[in-house]
Amino acid sequence: MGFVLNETAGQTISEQTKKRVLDEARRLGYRPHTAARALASGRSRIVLAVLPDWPLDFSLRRHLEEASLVLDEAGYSFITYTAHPTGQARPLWETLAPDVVLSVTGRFTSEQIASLRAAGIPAIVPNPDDLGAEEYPEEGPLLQMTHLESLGHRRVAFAESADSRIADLVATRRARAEGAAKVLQLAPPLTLSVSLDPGSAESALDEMLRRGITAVAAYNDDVAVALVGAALRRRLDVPQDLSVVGHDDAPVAAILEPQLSTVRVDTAGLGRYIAALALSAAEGAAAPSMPPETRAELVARASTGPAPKR
Amino acid sequence: MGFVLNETAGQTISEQTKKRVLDEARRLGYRPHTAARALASGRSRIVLAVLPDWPLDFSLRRHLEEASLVLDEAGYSFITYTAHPTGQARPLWETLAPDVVLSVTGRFTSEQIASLRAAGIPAIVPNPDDLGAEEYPEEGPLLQMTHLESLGHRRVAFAESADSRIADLVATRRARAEGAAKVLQLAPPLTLSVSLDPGSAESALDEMLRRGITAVAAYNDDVAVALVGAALRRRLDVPQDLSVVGHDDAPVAAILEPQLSTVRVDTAGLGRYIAALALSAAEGAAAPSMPPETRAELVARASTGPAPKR
DNA sequence: CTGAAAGCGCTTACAG
DNA sequence: CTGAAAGCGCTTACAG
Repeated sequence: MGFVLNETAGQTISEQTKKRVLDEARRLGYRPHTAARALASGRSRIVLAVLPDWPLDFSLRRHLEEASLVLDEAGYSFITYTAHPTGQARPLWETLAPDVVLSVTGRFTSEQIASLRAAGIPAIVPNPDDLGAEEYPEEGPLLQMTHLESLGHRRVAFAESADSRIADLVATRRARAEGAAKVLQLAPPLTLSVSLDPGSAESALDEMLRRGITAVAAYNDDVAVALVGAALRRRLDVPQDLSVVGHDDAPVAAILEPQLSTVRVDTAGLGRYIAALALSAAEGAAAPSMPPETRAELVARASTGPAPKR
Repeated sequence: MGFVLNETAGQTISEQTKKRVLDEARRLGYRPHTAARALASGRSRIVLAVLPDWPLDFSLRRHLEEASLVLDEAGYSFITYTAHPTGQARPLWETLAPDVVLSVTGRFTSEQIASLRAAGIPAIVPNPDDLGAEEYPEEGPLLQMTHLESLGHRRVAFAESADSRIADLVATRRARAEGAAKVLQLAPPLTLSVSLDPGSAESALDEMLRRGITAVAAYNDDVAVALVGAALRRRLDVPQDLSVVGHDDAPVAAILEPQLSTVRVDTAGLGRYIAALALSAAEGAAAPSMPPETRAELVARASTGPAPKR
């Protein structure tokens, strides 16, 4: 019965018996009992995706949900989980015993890794024992800088988010922006921090103007919106007085006045890649490498323009 | 051993034995096996919260995560799940066998209820058998309309989102807006639909101007931002020529120029309420009623002002 | 108060 | 090819 219902490979069962089992199962409305299966087989067939504790780009969320279709097809449940650093709660991997735990950001803290190991999780992605694991390239800042440079800007700034939850990612993008400036032979970008408090964007703006900055690359669209808002409150013209380029292509970017130039990330590709990573780990196969199409792309709109003549 | 480790009530066990069990468990690094427990007890100790297929207010998400702390304390795993209507995937409740499935929006489709019943879910919240279940009051539109009326506006519009995923909620808010207009003795609000395409907001704007509308209540902040952007592109002054009030108090609302008047929802209170609902259902207790503090509140900023004199 | 044991619903060798 | 059975790690009556 088990062999028929699970279509177990390498079994010899007559067509007739097979049909009899299937018919009876249907007649009785048979539904497998997940817990019993997990107990007997030692595998929960659960993949747990750990999301970061900050507002994940909504389109990535949607594409992760699409990814869950792929895993469902393969018989796995794809569960997402937000790790809250303040949380006293036991992480979900302790109680669910997933076969795979995967970090969507591509990194775990050392505390998380210790906890995952203590819980006996069979597969951790990225594998902490494999230091050469591929990281997301974060090409956005290079695209931003190249765009600004091509418009003639020479003195540019990089506006960070002050949100401490994303300090890691902010630092990565800032480093990429600095690297890009060097390659493009621009002055090292002035780094400024912007919080959601409007006064914060205004003081960042004032600092930029004092330093003769003509264009700014923002960590994300929220920061970019804050800077555009501050500039408008100062009666400046965007992009004539200051060019602003965001990152993420959030819905607000196409809506704002002026419409925001930004970087669009291929979240569909990323979602598929994450599904492939999860599946390979679940089956114990080697991790696929990131497809080249998973690329960021610059979307030029109205918030960036030529550098002012001097 | 089981009685000691589970602190089972109504058992008589000597302190000495208790200590011996606890010490040994610690020494061996004992960890309960979730699947075995679920199989033997018939309860999975999982609460599954079903989220809507649209961008949930981030602050509500955070508060739901806080809610999971409460449930964790009580020994439950709180798992969130986004139901995608297009999904071919089996819903998570079929494979996880949760003790409780709870809809964060307060409603299930009839297909979902059928599926939940077929899967034998012991507790469904809101209970489909109890038609009197309390609904979220959705007072935002009343607050918006009252605010606009108090500023002297008499001809107002309600701007919907064109996103079909939220058609239900949009319809509810529109009905509330119409009800509020009647109470306030305003003309029935002109209803307009706005999509994320900027041209859409512009034609909605033109229609409003043709009809002599002086103020608009938006379904949410995204729609409000689109309308403000369109107005600025038309060289109109907000709020002098048109007052715009949003809904949700999204981060962008405080950042935009002009800063957006909007409705703030007590997501922390909602999160706590949902946790209480889940817990009461898990324990088979009666559902608590919604606390009166779970109120929406109007945040008046710069995008609304007095109606133009005529 | 304590220990021995049946049973939850599966998976999977094993005997025929 | 098919059937009978051990065992996964718990919970929970039951006997002592």
